[in-house]
Amino acid sequence: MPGEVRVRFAPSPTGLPHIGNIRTALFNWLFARHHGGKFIVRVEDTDQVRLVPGSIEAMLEGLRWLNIDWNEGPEVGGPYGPYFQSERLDVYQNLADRLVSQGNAYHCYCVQERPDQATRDRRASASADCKCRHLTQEQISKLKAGQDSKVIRFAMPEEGVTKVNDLIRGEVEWRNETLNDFIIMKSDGFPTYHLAVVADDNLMEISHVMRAEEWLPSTPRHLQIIEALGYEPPKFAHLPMIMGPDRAKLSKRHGATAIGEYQDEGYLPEAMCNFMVLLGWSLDDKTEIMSIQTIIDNFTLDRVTKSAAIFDQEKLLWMNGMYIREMTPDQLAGRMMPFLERDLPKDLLPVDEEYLRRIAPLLQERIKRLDEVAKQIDYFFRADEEFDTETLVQKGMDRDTTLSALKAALEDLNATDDFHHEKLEEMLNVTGERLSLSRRQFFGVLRVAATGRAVSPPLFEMMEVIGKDRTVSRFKNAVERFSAAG
RNA sequence: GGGGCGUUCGUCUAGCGGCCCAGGACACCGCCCUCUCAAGGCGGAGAUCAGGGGUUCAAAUCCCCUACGCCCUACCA
Repeated sequence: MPGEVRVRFAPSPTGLPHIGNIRTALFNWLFARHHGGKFIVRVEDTDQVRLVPGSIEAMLEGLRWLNIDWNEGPEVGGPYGPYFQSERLDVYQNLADRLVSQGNAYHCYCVQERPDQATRDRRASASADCKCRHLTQEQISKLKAGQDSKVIRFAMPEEGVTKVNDLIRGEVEWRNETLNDFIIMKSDGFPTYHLAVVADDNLMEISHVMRAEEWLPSTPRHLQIIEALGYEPPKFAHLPMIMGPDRAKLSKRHGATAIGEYQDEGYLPEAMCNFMVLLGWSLDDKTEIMSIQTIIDNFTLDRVTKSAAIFDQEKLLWMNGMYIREMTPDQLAGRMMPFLERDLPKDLLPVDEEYLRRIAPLLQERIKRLDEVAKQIDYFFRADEEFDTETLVQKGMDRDTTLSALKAALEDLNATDDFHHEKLEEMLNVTGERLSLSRRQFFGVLRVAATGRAVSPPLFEMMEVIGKDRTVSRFKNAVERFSAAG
């Protein structure tokens, strides 16, 4: 189907998937969905040395969590497979041989160390390193006999320019003389990225190559291979990079960077997508919270930024809070459950779903991450028997007034069976006034008695949820312990 | 050293020649609401649009130069 949009996300299994990788995947996916095209995942496992077991699983898990689905790739297969480059070695070998026979590539017999920065700085010209390009037939035969390890280099044109019309950056061009003869086949029989990416993008009929900006400098190499092979070049779009707060490329030392950490910390996938898309793309001059459908509908490359963005964890947190508040209490309860099962003391499990649904609204506007729930929710399940009873005494009160306040409240609570929060408030308000205590003082005492804490959700709504039995027994306990302590 | 990309409030961004002595959002500060904490509402502070030259009646927006940042310059992707 000519003209069909086919984009790919091509991760290398060299570590845990981080925000940068995933953001690239997101943009590709959004682009595909916007155009009704295909989103393909292809695993670029051509570096056997850096391969980290489990990274692909983590990557796919991250995509699944964010609801980024792929039309072709690992697990789902597809007509252009295999989607692992390590299973396509013959393809690259044939192409490399073809390039050699065409004169676009040559065997190199040099033994070279990886040049460090100082070496690179001293280097006079890009292709001064290797002389094998101009070897005679005779020299080649001799070297071949004496050596089994060799690589294949691409023979870059020594003059002319290579241009690309990047969909985000516009016309960019390089003088070919500034580009060196890079390696396309390694001595272990695996291709380098440059050959493999060009081969597969062509074979898989990729229409748009959308990748991070760090790839822009190698685009002329890819274009040269494409030309040598007689391929039709895809469109290119180089996405802005994501940096840490210190403006350096995002890495582990910036704290949480792996997508899985965000899942574990209780970020919502919807919030995560919304936030990540705003790193380099915007809808207009004001809209920030958007449904994924709205994003898909409006996702065009002309709204992608050119400059790198710094990952701002504070804003992500804010956005996550917004998403939490937008949920219905039932949805929230459902989302909280796995975190409670993970973090709550085992003797509090299993959590009653119905009870949790009644608790959820009280926590909803007080948390920004799902993993905060376990720390805040314990007093809904059991009384804190250890709290310091001195915290019962509010500002401007003494032990006597505190004790009588407690006793009066206990009496009230004992006497009623109507635990609707409006009724409780009405009743205790009267009692507080009778005792000449401000609401702040009186309710402050009651809060500590009910929860053992100075901070909690609204008092009466909480009592309603906790219920009469638990509330009354906590007040009894508070009275006893406070009296004893005195 | 060479090559490339980028540069609007601390941060994410809007802006594609006049609507901008620059708009929104996060964070920050203040006020309001209020039983605590939040949430919410209102308001404030914060950007000589990196700097300098042009072009134009008019420039954050177009052109040139400089500075700075970042990326590439690996048998890593």
